[in-house]
Amino acid sequence: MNNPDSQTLPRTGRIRIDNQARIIEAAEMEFAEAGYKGASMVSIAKRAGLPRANVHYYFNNKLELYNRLLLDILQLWNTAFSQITAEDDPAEAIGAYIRAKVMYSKTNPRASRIFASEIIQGAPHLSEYLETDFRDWLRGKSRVIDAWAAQGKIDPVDPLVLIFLIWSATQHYADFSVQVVSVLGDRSLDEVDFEMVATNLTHIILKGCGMKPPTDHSLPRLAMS
Amino acid sequence: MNNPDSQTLPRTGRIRIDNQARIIEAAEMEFAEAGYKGASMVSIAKRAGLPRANVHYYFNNKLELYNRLLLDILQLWNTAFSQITAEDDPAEAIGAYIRAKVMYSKTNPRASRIFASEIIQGAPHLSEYLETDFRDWLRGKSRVIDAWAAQGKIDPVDPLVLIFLIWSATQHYADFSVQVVSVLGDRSLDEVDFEMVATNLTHIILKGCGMKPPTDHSLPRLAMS
DNA sequence: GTCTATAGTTAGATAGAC
DNA sequence: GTCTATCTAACTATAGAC
Repeated sequence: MNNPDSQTLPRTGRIRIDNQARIIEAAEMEFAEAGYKGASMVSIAKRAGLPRANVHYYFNNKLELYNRLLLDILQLWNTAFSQITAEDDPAEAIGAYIRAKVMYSKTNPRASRIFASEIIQGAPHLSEYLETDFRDWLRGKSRVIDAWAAQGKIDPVDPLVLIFLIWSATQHYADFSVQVVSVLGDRSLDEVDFEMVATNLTHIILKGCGMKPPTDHSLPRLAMS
Repeated sequence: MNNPDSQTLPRTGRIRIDNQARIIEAAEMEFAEAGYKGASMVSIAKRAGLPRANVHYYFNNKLELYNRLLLDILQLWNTAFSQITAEDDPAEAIGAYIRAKVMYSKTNPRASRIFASEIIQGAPHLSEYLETDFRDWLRGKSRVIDAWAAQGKIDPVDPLVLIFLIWSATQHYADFSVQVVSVLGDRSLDEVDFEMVATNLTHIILKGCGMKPPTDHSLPRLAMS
């Protein structure tokens, strides 16, 4: 049974990795749909197609599983967005950031919803993160925006309001997608829609902060069925 | 006991109205903090300072109580925002709307969070509303914005993106207030902060859509402690 | 209209056979 | 590593005395 030829992947851990991945995906769906308290381990096990006991075998308890998910989301968030510095051209940097955030909403809607639920419900499992890394990151970016304003490259808008504006407007298409979809006539959002959203948001936000938007007319629009 | 002088308010219903109000307020807190599934009737009763059975006496079950809350929120939403028509000046109308939405976030943060949780979790209790009244309202306002664009009063931005931008950016200060507060150094948002947010958002959004913002320099800013 | 007691259900978690 | 059986706790809801 220890013959290394008997399996392509190492025996020890292959099933483990596989099952853990299934559980994590199932948990992502469940926590996104119900929040932490509302989520049930039974339901996660069902979604993963595994007996409940197996879920407890891989993740000791509900909180551990949830924390693992939050950690994954924060790590993804940290790597997904390029660093912005005062030397960058603001229109380019902010435009790229808006586009990246919109595409994150397209690609990782459940991660966005889990994070949103956690914050809405008072962030009981993220208070440490909010008071440290998050705060530092946000204050650092605020200084960059202030520097741009001091150089006259953008209007002297409050940096926090601008950052929160970009976040909320882009995350909206993940967190509130049900609302968006319902007004479009129940067709789901596709690649073109997200491009369209990114273009329109970039126009409004860049121009609104005194920068030149990439497109000044013939903006694309969402099609309502 | 039927002497009308014995009580200022009518006997029948006074306790009822009083208790119902306490339960509704308690439920608002609980549902905002835990979402529908995560909320517990036990916890609501504790918050209201009443035995659990009394909560069931006034509201037969959890779903009924929740639906009552959603209805209240929608009614408040419908009456809280003035009607906007194509004849209005867009800068004035949109500016007033942004300000009203920001102040709604200040005054009714829990209502906003309950609504947000419901949508994030797939709006299982609001699907009918989303497909009827909500959709009609949004399509009507889209036509107003289109009319303004056709008259050259604003840039031809996608109306849905603009409306969602206003909603998400303003609701952010209710739904994600924990996040905002944490970066400000754990001081809570006051009247001045909300005014500041409204002013900055109005500047960016009006200017971003090609209108003249009320203030073009010396924008106020959030103070970080 | 109030409140105790409790029925009935479901949840989280674990023991132990396989 | 898997899975049945089971324990304990929490929750929704109701019955019935006051």
